Amino acid sequence: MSLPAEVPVTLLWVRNAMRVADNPALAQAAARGAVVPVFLHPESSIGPSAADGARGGASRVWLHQALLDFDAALRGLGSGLVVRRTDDPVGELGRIAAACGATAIYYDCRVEPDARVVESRVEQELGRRIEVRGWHANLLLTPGQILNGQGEPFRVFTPFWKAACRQLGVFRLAETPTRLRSPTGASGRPLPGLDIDALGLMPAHAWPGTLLSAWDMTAAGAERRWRGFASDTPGALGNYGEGRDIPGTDGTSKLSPYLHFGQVSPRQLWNDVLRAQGQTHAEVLPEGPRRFLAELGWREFAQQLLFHFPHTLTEPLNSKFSAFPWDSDPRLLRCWQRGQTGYPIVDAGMRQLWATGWMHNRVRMIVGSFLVKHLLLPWQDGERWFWDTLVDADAASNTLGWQWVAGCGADAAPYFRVFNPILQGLKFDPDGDYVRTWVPELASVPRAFIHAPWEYGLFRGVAYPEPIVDHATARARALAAFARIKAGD
DNA sequence: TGAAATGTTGGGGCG
DNA sequence: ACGCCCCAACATTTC
Repeated sequence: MSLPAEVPVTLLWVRNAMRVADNPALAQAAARGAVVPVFLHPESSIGPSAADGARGGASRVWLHQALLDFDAALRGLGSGLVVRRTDDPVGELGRIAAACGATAIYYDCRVEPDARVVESRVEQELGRRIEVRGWHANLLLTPGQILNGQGEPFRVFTPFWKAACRQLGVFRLAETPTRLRSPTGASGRPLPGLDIDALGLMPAHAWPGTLLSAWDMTAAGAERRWRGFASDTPGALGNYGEGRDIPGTDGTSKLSPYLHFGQVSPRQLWNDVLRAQGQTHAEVLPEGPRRFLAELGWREFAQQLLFHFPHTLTEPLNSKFSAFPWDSDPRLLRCWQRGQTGYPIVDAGMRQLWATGWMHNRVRMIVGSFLVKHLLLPWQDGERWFWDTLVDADAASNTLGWQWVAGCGADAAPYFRVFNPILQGLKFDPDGDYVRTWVPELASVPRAFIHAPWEYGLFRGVAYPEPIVDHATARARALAAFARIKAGD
């Protein structure tokens, strides 16, 4: 009488791909045999965005919900998450692999510098004994896949994206497993782990409640959101070319946090868009869908830039900016953070961010320009605030965005481009709907004055601050400061 | 994925 | 009727 043959066990190291569909590491692990999904959280996870597994406050709230949701999905398939807390992920993975008899570790890759260090240590230290494989599950492109004629990474978006689109057709997605086997036999004992609640991701005060009521942080929420965005007719996707710039309307997909946590696959979105248009390549799509896919392209661009230039997480890509004479005024920074600058479109954005963990992209550019050009505060100050308050906080995208607006990054805004918060308001929020939603004390200010309420007369009972800087003065000061280090000097 | 300053043009008011 | 001026409206250049 022979013992039943034990199936090979794969440790699924879950990092940022929290979905069942189109998850290559999960699909390959399921096809190989039994699967033990593991999530490791650092002991101290509120740190710089470089640290592996570090998160800002809003991200931690989302992570908590995403973990609960993904764990439930995995348990439904037959093998739930093993959650551990550790500052030694390499050793911990080795111990878990030994305990469950795993002969392979499959995971989803990340591009943050510290995360890559951990991944390569896993390869080096555990890869000799067991199979270690990673997939860039949350990207359309593998970093390094798109290089220019000289074999260098692109530093300008348009040629990067043209080259990428030439390579990208319809994706073959990973299989969705219908069932996960748990280890059996001697190695089948359940592994000890923590409750997700024990990770302490939810802060005790009231703020996370406002985030929770603004979002459905589950994979099903992502799917609902995507269906609403993509399939309504005429619909936000079809009108994305113009609609995406109007912050007072629901014209964007709002999928960024789901994409960051891998609750939805960018390849799935890509395929859905192509299929709905009956096309196989992005170049031939109509304006709206094409622009939407180009926004996925900016994600890719950010990820490959951080991959190739890891120091840009904290340092400007253009080293001339290392010597930039940034100001440092905690009072001004605080006015900006709290939405008390006296410029309605800026304050609306900053308050939307605080209340919902998200800010419309057009407004991100406006508030970013305001911080670095009107206030002359370092882009890293803005980067840090966004890191802590955005539910979609992503080290690569955040770095790209802030260096872009400061003019020191790849394909950056030229130094002389200074957004005028009044004109931007008039142009993209002409009726003031967005401002009135997030700055309720301006609700009674007439349309004509909504973006310059000081001209209306704040004495008429409007409790709203005077502008903390004068636009014309601040613009001239920024031009003078930036002109000194502009490219070529 | 600007804005402001400067330059040019053409229509209309008016002597 | 004509020329002059004013100034939108648009184009170009500059920051």
